[in-house]
Amino acid sequence: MAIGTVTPIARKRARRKDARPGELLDAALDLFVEKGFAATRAEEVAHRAGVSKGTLFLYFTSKEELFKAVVRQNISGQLLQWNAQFDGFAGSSAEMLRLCMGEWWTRIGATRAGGITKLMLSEARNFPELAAFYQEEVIRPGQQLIRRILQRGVERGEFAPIDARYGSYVVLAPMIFLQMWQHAHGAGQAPADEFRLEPLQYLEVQLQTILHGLCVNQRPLRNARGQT
Amino acid sequence: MAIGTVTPIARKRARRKDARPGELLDAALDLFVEKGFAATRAEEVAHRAGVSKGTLFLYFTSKEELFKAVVRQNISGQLLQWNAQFDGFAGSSAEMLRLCMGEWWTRIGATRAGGITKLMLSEARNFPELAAFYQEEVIRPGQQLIRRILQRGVERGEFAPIDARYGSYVVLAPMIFLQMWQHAHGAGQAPADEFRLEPLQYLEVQLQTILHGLCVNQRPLRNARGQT
DNA sequence: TATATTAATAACCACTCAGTCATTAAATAG
DNA sequence: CTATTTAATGACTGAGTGGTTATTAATATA
Repeated sequence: MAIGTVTPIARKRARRKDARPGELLDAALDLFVEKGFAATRAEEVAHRAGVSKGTLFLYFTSKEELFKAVVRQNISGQLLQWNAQFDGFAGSSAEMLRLCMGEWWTRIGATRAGGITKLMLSEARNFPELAAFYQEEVIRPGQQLIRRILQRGVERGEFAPIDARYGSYVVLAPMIFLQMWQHAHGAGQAPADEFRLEPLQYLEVQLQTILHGLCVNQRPLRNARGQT
Repeated sequence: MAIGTVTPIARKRARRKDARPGELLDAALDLFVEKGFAATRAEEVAHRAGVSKGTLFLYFTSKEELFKAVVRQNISGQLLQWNAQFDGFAGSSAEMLRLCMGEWWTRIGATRAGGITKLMLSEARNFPELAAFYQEEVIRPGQQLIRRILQRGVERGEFAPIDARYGSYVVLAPMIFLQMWQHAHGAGQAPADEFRLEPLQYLEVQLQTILHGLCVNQRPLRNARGQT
């Protein structure tokens, strides 16, 4: 309040039209992943991006539009890279499956964008339009890749025949569960040590079981897999 | 508004102290599963139960307490029955695992209460107290049961040794994923046929893979499972 | 019928939050 | 230096929402 208390270091009301949208999307991604769509307050997004709430609505017409922009920016390109890796793969199908899960984890699961999977499943009912978009854009290609690997394994005699419709979920379910589990526990309170997962160890155990099963005795010769 | 417009059929302000809590819990379960915890309004629960909002808070001190009561009524008891079924079980551990998954589905997964699993994973971060309650009340006993079955199988030589910490997730993950998937798609819009799951077929494929794995060739003799 | 008890209500309170708009000031042009 | 443009602001609105309480009326009792 004294005369001359100016802070020339951090200027207020800086005008940076070009940088604002990106910074707002960045802040919004963090908060949406952390708290979900409904629980994220527009003012908090703005504050984290260093602007006022009014500025947020200057660049995005509504909270829903902000959310769509976040999804578009962060999800679309990732799957393409992931998918392209397998076009010329020469190893065994078991190795292919391992690579699939490992690369998915490092490229998507472990990044900030990974939380969007949980967000979409959690709030799909409230945003059916976004849910449909996500399913087309993300889930379907991912499932397609897994189906390709399984089919390749069966054709090469490495895998036993498996139900075409439900087989892909054998791989999908553990991966999506990991995303849910990781992002279900807030950063604020650490979950009980008992429930904490080390992603790579978790994925390793899942992969080994998917490949070889729990049972010691050999696979029954009759086809016990539920083919229809 | 005319004189004498009495409706003696449905009495207003009926005093039914005994029936109210159950009816409120019933309405709350439906709405929590349908819309989530945060999005469910106390007044809507009351209205569906045929009382005013004030009456709701006459029987439950807060929305959170209402939710806890819903969980206790619909899940905790079921888990005990579920768990108790295995005390004198005499069959193979593979059959035990099948029974475990099947009974879990019919007792919990397929009931209205099944949606609570998805609700908790979705909103755990925003309601840490409820998350802790649910983890103690539901997740821990469920995981305990699965661990018991796996340990029994290993001790009897039916299952290969498996990581004690991560092994239970091999069974847990597909079951919880099924809950998420089922309840992610709103009743309003049917999901694409491609993504619809027939629960029993899904569980059958998962179980077969968990038991026997994908691979045709026999389990490697070295211990390939990630034990530490 | 008169009185006491208490289940049930509806108005009310304190508070949250998406979205608006008149005002302010940073940049730029003349 | 002055005028113009427009990026940025923050007070404000209006629609909610969890929870409270004074009042009402259904039932029991005598």
